[in-house]
Amino acid sequence: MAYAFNHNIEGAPQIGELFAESFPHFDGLIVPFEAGQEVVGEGDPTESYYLVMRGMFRAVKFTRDGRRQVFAFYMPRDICGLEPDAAHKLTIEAVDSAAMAVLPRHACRMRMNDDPRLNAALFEGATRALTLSIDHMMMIGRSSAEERLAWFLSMLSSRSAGPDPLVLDLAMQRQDIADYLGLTIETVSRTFTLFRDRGFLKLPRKRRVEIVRPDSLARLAAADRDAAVASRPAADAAELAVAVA
Amino acid sequence: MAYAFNHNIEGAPQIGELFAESFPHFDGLIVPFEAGQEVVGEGDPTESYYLVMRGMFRAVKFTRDGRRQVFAFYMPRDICGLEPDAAHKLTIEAVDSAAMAVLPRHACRMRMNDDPRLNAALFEGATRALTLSIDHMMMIGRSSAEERLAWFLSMLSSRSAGPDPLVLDLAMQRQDIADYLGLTIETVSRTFTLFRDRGFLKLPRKRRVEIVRPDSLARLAAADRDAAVASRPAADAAELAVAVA
DNA sequence: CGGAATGTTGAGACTAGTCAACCATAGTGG
DNA sequence: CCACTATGGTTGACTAGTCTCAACATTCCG
Repeated sequence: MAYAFNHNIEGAPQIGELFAESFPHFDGLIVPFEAGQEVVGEGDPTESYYLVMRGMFRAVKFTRDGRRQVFAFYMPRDICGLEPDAAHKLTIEAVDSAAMAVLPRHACRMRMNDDPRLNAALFEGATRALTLSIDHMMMIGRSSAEERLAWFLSMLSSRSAGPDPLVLDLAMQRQDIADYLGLTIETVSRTFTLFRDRGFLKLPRKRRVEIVRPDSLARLAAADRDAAVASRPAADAAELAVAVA
Repeated sequence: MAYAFNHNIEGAPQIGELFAESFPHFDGLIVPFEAGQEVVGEGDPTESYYLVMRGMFRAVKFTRDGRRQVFAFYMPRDICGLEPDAAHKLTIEAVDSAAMAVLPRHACRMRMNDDPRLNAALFEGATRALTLSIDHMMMIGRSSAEERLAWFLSMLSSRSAGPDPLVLDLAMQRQDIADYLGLTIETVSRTFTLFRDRGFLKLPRKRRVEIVRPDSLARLAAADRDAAVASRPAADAAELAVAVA
């Protein structure tokens, strides 16, 4: 289950290093952002690609009548701003105190033609974002609230940079989670409470999640996915039964 | 509103021509498929990119317990199979009688390094698929059944290759539509009936849709989208209307 | 013509949404 | 140090929209 966007291919140089090689004053391109600050807004001209250096960003889309969908959360080494049209369709905002490398598109495209590694890295960024959105869409379209939150927490855990992947400090607030999962904050809140009451996790503080039974969450998260998994050895049918119980 | 995936950039050569230039025996790479036939399955090794030449394909993902999500419909000049991992996460199947050009990945990647136009075309394919999935996800996550079907029909109308974009012959069956929109076939069917009763469209046959009031559908379809449109200058609102008309 | 596949309609159940009240926490200023 | 307020989060009661299950209708095709 490839949750991670910033995939690490053995032997391949880090994407940050690639850009640093290609852009002599790379450090000068790094811009800090405050929590809530906008990097680009919907409708802005698409002038740059962005590489997350620190903290967390979100890509959101608003609607006339106030509905909101969070399309993705970006963490260090994720690339964003890969939109083909002249204007952005997504707004990118900092979730917490964070920093981005702002890479002028035109220069990037030129460098891509010269350096196959950079080309491959950007192409991989785009296609990986696409596969991430497959799971995201599957989840939004075909899963219950419980499955969605379990999937979300499993994903965060697997991408966690902290010392213990079972202890999560959520950078985003409930509204962001709800809009990422296609739910309301009330339903997210209720589902957190449900998980706590079942002993799946502890909530010492609002933004702190301690996962107690990662296996239970993982089963719930995978219940609606990974048909291919069924062909794997052993226990899957049994697991499924438990997941629903 | 960029529904079209196979966007036409003025002056740029068609993607098919680009590939024909790069692959001497391009015609030999074209493979026909029967309705329902699988091109690649989930878990298969990712060996090629695919360019739709004729007919329609769908990208689907199944789950253990039978749930199903249609991720995309592909029409002529769309590229698919752009997945970064070694194994496909999506199954690609022909919806009707159709044909694909099967382009070996390795050769493509080599050619991409030599020909910036081919590189740009493939990169554009990936990023455009990404932006399409933005609207798709927004729709699934935040829209009612009516809005979803209206959006779907508007999209089909704008991508229609037939003589009259207001007369649609649906290649896919109700189950495909339902799984694309994250609904059940019953809800899709009921919503079709609702639109017919309201006079939005006629249904002379099950698979034939004649759009009578494209504006009404477009309003429903856009209700949950394009917050920016409201504030952008004139021309865009007009474009919006035309896009669907 | 008969049968299978596909699509429609109806009744009732259930999940998640809505609206409203309440609680917790962190600042702020007297 | 303690109200006071603003923001974010939780809980409850009720509602609405979609799903489920079942019957029926239509279309397709041998």
